[in-house]
Amino acid sequence: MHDSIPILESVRKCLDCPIRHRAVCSACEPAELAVLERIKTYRRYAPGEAIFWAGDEVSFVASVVDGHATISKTLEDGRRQTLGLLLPSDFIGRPDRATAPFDITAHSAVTLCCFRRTEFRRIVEGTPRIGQRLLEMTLDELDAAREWMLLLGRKTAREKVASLIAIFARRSKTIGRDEPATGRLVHLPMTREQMADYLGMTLETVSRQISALRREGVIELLGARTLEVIDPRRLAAESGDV
Amino acid sequence: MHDSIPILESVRKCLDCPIRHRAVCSACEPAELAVLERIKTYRRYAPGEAIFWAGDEVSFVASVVDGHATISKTLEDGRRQTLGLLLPSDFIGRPDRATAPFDITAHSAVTLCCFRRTEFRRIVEGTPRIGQRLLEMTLDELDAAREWMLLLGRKTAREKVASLIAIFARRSKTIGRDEPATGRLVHLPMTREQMADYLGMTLETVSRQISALRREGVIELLGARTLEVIDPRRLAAESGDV
DNA sequence: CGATTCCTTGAGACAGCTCAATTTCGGTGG
DNA sequence: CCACCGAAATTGAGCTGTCTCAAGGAATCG
Repeated sequence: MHDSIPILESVRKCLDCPIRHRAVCSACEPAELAVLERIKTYRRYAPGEAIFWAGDEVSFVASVVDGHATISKTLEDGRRQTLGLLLPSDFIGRPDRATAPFDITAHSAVTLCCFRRTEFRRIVEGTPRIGQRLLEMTLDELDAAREWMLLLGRKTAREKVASLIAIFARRSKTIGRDEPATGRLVHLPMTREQMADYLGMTLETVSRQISALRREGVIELLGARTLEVIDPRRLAAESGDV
Repeated sequence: MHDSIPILESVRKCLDCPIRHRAVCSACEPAELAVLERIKTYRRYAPGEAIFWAGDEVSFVASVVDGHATISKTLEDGRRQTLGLLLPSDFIGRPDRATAPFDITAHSAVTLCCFRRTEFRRIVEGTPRIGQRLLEMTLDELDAAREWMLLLGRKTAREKVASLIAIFARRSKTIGRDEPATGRLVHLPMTREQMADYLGMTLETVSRQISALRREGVIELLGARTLEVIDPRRLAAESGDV
């Protein structure tokens, strides 16, 4: 929300980059990385800061290096829908479009690895690997968006909340950095309001559903933002997925 | 729903193809088209027939040449959500995935221009234009899916129905093939149930909202599947979009 | 022109929303 | 380290938009 100009950080070596193996550049060979390394710039955003607003002219595309952000859109009267999460290695922007279709907001402190849009487009033309990787990532995003459409259009409040908890549980299981292999401890990386925006419901209903899942012994709360999955099978059943 | 094997039609010249300028092959040069022409096959599907089911192994990718189809997913208990429409020139399938994530159903009689998946992938690698066009189309689809997420998650029944009518109205205005430039006559290309599946609501509520818009003088019904937009400005306002 | 599918309308139920009041959490400074 | 403060979360009560169940009417197609 501040008007601060993003700070340019000292540029990091691509070969040491934490998103080296998952980002749009992951299929590049060392020589190709060298090209990117020469022209990339870093930008940093504070938590809550807008990366850009729907309708803005955007001169760059970027990979999320660190932190997380959200894609969202808001109706006139303030109803907001989160349309996607942006985690490290995710790609922001379209090489072929100058106008942002949605709001992008830093959610934690965010670092982006940026390329001038027109320049990036030229590089993609000369480096098919990048285009292929971007296509693959975009197709994954599209599948994920459609999966979410099913949740938004057809799932009940209970199923929505259970689905989201199951997703966080799965993520913390596969990544499991902080927790020492407890396996079932799940950190909720958003407020109830942010969950509501993502699930297409109100924060009160999210809270009530979490409380109900606790009361019924499916989960246990350890503070408002940490929980333990007591009955994973039941949680999966409550999520409504096959 | 039949088990009929899709019929192979006589192969048409790419240069005469009705989707020549919009499909995934639209950026190809004559020499590149010749390669596609040699290996493409046509498949036809009857209205209501499944093109494939979620989870199916799919050996081909395809462009819709004629007719329309829908992408959808259904929960265990039968709740169905339509995730997208497939109109002529739209692309079906992923070069890099053998399993279908969603159901694809022919809605009218459908003709597909098909390529063996692995073969298509090889061609894309040698013909960057195709990959670039596919990326562009996929990014458009992703934007459209996200726009629809806003509708599913946050719009009221009234806004959903008005939005859909507005979309059909816009489409019939720009294409305007059948109607002789009446401008405001809109044909609804789906049943109330199909609209409900697309909008994430019940067919009864769709019907009630259409009746309400008629009663309030926003539209006029000429049969159940044709309507006239009496007050376009009001319709736009009711759709909730900016 | 008969049959089937599609559409409309009504009445009642209920899931999720709104408004409002506490309570708890988590970070910060004394 | 504790007390304090603002933000976040919980919970309640009542309302309302949408769904469910049901019946009748209209359109469409062989």
